[in-house]
Amino acid sequence: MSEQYWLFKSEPKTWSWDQQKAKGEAGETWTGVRNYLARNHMRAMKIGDRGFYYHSNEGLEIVGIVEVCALSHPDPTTEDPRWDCVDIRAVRDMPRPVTLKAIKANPKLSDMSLVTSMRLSVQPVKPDEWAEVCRMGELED
DNA sequence: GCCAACGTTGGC
DNA sequence: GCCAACGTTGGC
Repeated sequence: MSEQYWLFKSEPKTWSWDQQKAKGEAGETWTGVRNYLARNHMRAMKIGDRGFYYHSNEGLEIVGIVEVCALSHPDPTTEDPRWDCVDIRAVRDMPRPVTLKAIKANPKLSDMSLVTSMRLSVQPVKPDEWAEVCRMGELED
């Protein structure tokens, strides 16, 4: 399996995990990304790809798992044709949120984008990183 | 609230 | 096409 994993960042003040969960199965369009690398990651996503949901600025922890439920399409919040977005829906809570601090303290995760490319809002996650973070979050997969 | 990092913009 | 200026992000 060459399943790809991702990480989505959001400031809870702007769009929190609770708001995301409230959207249920319908999910939410992940608008507002204005960064080419992040956009390219979204273009590479497939339906059913899973990702971590990370709270930046406040919380600073991975709080849940999401799943891609619509392929990349033009971002409705801008006229600029360069920007695309996907839709994601909440799948489940992280039983025990994994903090940035814990991630930084784990040598196995020292290459994670969250550590090396802190400001990138949509990031790829390697399968072994995914497994490790799930383990830390006490998430049985 | 500060400030460092870094991506984007725009003048040349 | 370069690069300086600027704006934004995000940890602390």
